[in-house]
This record gives sequence, structure tokens and C-alpha cells, in this order.
Amino acid sequence: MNTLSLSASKHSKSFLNLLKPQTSKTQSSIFLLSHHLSTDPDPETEPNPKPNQSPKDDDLLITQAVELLQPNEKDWNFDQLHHLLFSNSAAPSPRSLFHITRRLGASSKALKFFEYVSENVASAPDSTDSLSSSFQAILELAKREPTSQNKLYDLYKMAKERNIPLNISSAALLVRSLGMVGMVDEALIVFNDLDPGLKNTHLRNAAIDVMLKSGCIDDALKVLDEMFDPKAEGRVDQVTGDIVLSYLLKREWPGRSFSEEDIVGLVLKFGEHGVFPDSMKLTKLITALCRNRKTNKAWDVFHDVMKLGGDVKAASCNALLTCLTRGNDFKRMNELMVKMKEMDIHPDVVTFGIVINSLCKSRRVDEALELFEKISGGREQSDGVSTEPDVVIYNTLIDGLCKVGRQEEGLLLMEKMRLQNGCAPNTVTYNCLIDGFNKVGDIERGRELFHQMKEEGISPSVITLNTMVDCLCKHGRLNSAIDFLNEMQRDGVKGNAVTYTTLITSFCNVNNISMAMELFEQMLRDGGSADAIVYYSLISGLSQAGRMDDAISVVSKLKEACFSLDLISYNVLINGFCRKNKLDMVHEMVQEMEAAGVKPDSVTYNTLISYFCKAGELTTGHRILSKMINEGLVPTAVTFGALIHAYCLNGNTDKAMKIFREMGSKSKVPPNTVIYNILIDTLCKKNEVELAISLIDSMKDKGVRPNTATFNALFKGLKENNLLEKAFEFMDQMTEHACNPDYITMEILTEWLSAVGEIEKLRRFVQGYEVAASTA
DNA sequence: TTAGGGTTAG
Repeated sequence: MNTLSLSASKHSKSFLNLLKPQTSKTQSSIFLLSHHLSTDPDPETEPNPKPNQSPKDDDLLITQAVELLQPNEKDWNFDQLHHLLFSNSAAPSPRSLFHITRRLGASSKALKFFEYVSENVASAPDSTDSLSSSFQAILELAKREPTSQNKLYDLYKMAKERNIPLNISSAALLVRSLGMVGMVDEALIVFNDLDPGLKNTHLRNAAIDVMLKSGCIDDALKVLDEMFDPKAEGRVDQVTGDIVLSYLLKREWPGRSFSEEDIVGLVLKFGEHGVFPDSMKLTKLITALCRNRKTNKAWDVFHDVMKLGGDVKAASCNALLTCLTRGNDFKRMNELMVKMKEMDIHPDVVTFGIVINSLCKSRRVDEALELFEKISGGREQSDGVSTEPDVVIYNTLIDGLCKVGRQEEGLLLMEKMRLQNGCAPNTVTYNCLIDGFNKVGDIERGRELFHQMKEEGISPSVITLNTMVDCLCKHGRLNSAIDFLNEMQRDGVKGNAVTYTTLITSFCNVNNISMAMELFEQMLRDGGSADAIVYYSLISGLSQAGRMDDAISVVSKLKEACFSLDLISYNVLINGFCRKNKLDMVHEMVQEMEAAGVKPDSVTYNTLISYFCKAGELTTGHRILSKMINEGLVPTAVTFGALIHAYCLNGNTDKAMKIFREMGSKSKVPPNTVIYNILIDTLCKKNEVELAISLIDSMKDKGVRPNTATFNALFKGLKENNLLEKAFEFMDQMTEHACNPDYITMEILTEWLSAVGEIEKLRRFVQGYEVAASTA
């Protein structure tokens, strides 16, 4: 309701000055119309017959008159004509004049007749009506003739000069026809010239339509505002709503912009007048709100429309449900389902599809299956919610099962779907299952399913290809992945940006940069659909490999392809140049990213702080840290880690320890394993093993898990000081923490323990047995 | 309804 009153007042304020009539006083008096004229919205409606004259009498008169007017106008027999039309006590009715005029066929001839009538009708009591009707007929004839545009407007000017009032049909015809041929200014002149009393709903709708289509949005909104006035002559109707909302939901308004609030405000204002968006428009509005992450707005407008009495259908509910699934808002999803039941809106297969999908995506597969069982239970269900599940629902569930490692059940569900009519497994079904088996490492089953789908005549898609390629790459079978791609390309399934991203990343990871570059070139050559991600991946791979010149050349290609670098790519490049010690390029990148409006984040700052600190430029490091804080960014554990590491390298362990102590207390950033490792390593190297051991104890207190590197650092220190018993204790701790010894651990311990004749302990340690107790 | 990527301290 808040929304409602807000936007209502907003509009009435901006449109307040427009409630005054648009026409000047003289114009409105010239165009004053008799009140008994028809206000029928149909523009081509004939005028009413006079009450004392039957349509039958009229028809005879019309036929006779038309006969007399058959010859060329210069051969008209005016005596006979006068006798027929004006000798009677009553002049011909507006209706007869309309028909006579119109049956003359051509506007020029009709105009001649009109001239004749206007000279003779002057004294009749309803002469104005008669002339208006005759004039309406001329307009209708003119409209059908070629090059009518100017003719229509000339006729209008003539009528205006001669003080012949337009009736509503004529006005509507002029506004519509002129608007339609692009004579918008003229159409608006006609509309604005009209007496406010003549502007009924139909006419205003026609005007608003013309205004919106020609971009005169503010004019349209003015008219609309008048129509919202409860005292107005032409109030809004369903047609007004359709015209305005169709326009607003187009989502592109040349030269004007509307916020969702504006649109929602208007919808509600229409609602107060009993005019509602149809299901399609309401759905479109909710979808648009959802797209812009305005879930609450969508929720409100949906409920307000319902409260005001609008007819809400399942499609709109589905749009809102989709919106709610984004934020995993199960509470409101439930509320909505309850509301649907209350309002007797039957959920359709899409409704259930949305709910099942959102449950699956939150890994609540059992609940999804439960709902599935419930809806497929048949029509006997007490609450009437039953639908035939469709392929999409089956696929959603199969994917859900596969994503939580229940691919065997997924397979069973595929067999179940075969038993249901019209629910045969399709490419998506197989893609989900292949991915499911691949992700748990069962490549063979994945491959089997791939062959099975082909045997069943189900075509693999590019997603099938990518699933298989990803699996082969993850298992290090890069050449098989390439072979598979080539095989599929021969069968007509071309790789896309996703395929190449997977392959390029994998080849970079095994440091096969030339192959990664070759694949990239191949992708560009094939004219495939490269996207920004594939460029980012290669840039990252090249930077990681220290090939900054190549990275920059890919950046150029990315720009040529009209993509732009994002924050992470800039960070990757800055880091790459830092590692190559190319300070000028680091500067260039930072400047470029700021010029591009990409704001550096804490990773950017951490990278720079670390670079300067490592280079011994601690002052610069601190200056950048201050800038980071000034920019509103919060230093992270990585920031402190970089500083602590720098002071450790510098030999200033005290300063390092000071920062370490302050980060927990002052900065509320608890030290992590890496920071402990840096300090333990440094302290051990400085022979301060006791202090290092106390840090390990503090890790235990703070719940920071040590890792293999922690113990490696410590073992080095213990070895230097020959603290054998301590070493055995920590070997046991290592086992407790499930930290596997790596080659560094083995190197240190092998050398040390064999020298002191304790090699048996090492063997036991490697086998996972306790070693300290056995000594005691 | 199904597929891909990249960053900072040790």
C-alpha cells in the first residue's frame, strides 16, 4: 500500500498543472458540440436517426438523394435536390446526410454536396449536427483515398475555419489516421483543439496511443493523468491500460526512462480504477522486476493486483516463484503456493518444475522427489494437485540426484520415465547422467552412456561434448580430450567457447602453453563463439607461466573482439608483471584499470603491498596499505601475511610478531595457517624453537589447523637443535591432524633419524603408527 | 532441465 500512495502522489504532483483544459476559450466555443450527439466509441458509427423520423423514411430519402446526385456535380439538378431535401418541414436528419454524403464515393464530390448543404441547412434547428455528420462522411471517404494524409488535415482546417464542430467519430478518425501516417503534430493539434467535453475515453485512448508510438511520452502521461481524475469525462478503461502497459513493458523507451517504481505505480493506479494488466503483462512485469533483482517489488505488485481484484493466473505465479527461487526464499515460495490454493489458481507443470528445480539446486533432493511422487500420484489426490510430470521435471530430478552423487538412482529414474507416455529420455537426460558418472570418476560408465544414447538415436549436443572433454581433462587425458573433440567435430558437433576454455585451461595447468595458444588460434580461425571467459583463461595461464608479452597480445585480441578486462584479469596481469619485476607495466595496468572504471579490490592492493614489501620497500608497502584503507577496503589476512613476511625477511622478527599479535586483537582478522607457517619458519631459522613451539600451541587454542608445511618448518628447527623427543611428539601430532608427509618432510626426517639410528621410527610414522610412546 | 575460467601472503 505504501508503494501505491507514494507513486500516486508522485504522479498527481507532476501532472497537476495539466488538469486545465488544453484548448483556448475561443477554440472551445467554436467547437462546442450539441449534447445529444452520439458518444459511441466506434468512429465509423452512423449518427442516430431523429426521433420523429423512422430509419425507413430516412432510407427512402437517402436512396432518392443519391440517385439525384449520381451525375457529375456540374449536372446536378438543384431544383429537384432542393425539393427533395429542404421543401419538407423538417430538414434531413444528420443520419441521412451522413449516408448520402458517404455514398457519393469520392471525397471531392462529397465536399461539393457538403457545400450545397451548408448553404441550405443554415436555418434548421440541428444544422450543426447535420453538417458535422456530413463532414464525418467526407473524412471517411478521404481516409480511404490515396494520398489521404494531407487531404485529411486540409479538411480539418477547413472545418475549423468554417466553425463546423467535429463529432467524436470525426475527431477519433483524424487523430488515429494522422498519427498512423506520422503526422503526429497535426494529430495532436486536432486532439488539443477539441473541447474537453468531447474527449471521451475512446478519443483519449487514440491520442495516448499516437503519443506513445511517436515518443511524446510526457503528453501521453498528461492525458492519462486527466483520465485518472474521478470527475473526468473520459475515464481510463481496459483499452487505456493495455495501451499504456504494453508500451511500458517494451523496456525500451526512446528518449525517456521509467523506473520499475514508475511502472508499478501506474499498474496500481490502474488497479484502483478497476483496470488490470492481463496475465501476460503481469507476468512480464514480474519477470522484469525479477531480472533487476527487485523481488520485494515483484512480490508486492503481485499481491496488490490480487487484492485490488485483478485476475491472476498460474503464469504470473510461476514468474514470481522463479523470482523467489533466486534467493532460496522457501518461506515465501510456500506462502505463494498456499495463496494459489486459496485463490483457486491451479499450479501447472511449470509451477512444479520451478519448485522441484529449486529444491534440487539446494541439494534437497529427497524433498524434490517427495513432491514429485505427490503430484504424479494421479487425480485421486485430495488437494487436487496432480500433473503429469514432463521430461523437464524428470531431467531436473535426475540432474539433482547426480549432483549429490546419487547417479545410480538417476539411472533408475531414467528407466521410470521411459514407462511414462511422451516422456522418453532426451539429450539433456543423458548429459546429466554422463556428467554425474564422470564427476564421481566413473569414466567408463560415462562413456557407456554416451554410446547408449547414440544407439538410441539421441544426438549428443555440444554440452555432451563439453561434459566428456571436461572429464577427460580432469583425469589428465588431454590428448584423448583433443581426439574426442575432433571425432565429434567430424560428426557435426562443433566445439564452442566452453570447450576451448576447458582445454586451454587444462593445457595451461600442465604448462603446455604452446598447445593452449594453438587451441586459442584454432578457435578464432573456426569463427567459433569466443566469449570473454576463454580470453580470461588464456591470459591467466600465460601470466602464471610468466609469458607476459603473450598475455598482453591476447589482451589486445580481447579488445579487438570488443570485450573488456574485468577486475580479476587486471589482478592476474598486475601479479604477472610484479613477478617479472616490470614496475612500469604494473603502473600502466593500474592506471588502465582505473581509467576503465574497474575499482581495485583488496587482492589488487595485497598484490602490490606484497610486491613492494618483498622488494624491501616497506615504506611504499605501508603507503599502499594506507591508500587501501582510505579507499574503504579492509586489510585481510593476506595483507598482514605480506607485511609479516616482509619483516621476517628483513630480520625484524619483533615487528613481525607485533603485527601478528595486533591483527587478532586490534584488527579482528584472526591469523591463519599461512601466517603461522611464516612465523614458525622464521623463528626456527633464527633458532627460536621454543617460541615456534609456543605458536603451535597457540594454533591449537585458536583452532587453526596446522598443515604439512607447518610441521616441515618446525622439523627443520628441531633438527638444528637436535630436539629428538619433541620431533617424535610432533610426528604423532602430524598423524593426528591427518597431515601427510611430503618429500620435504621425508628429506628432513630421513637424514636426521638415520643419523641418530631411529630409522625404524620413521618407518612406523610413515605407516601411520604412534612413535613418541614407544620410546617412553 | 544439462557444460567452461581466472587473483593476492607461506
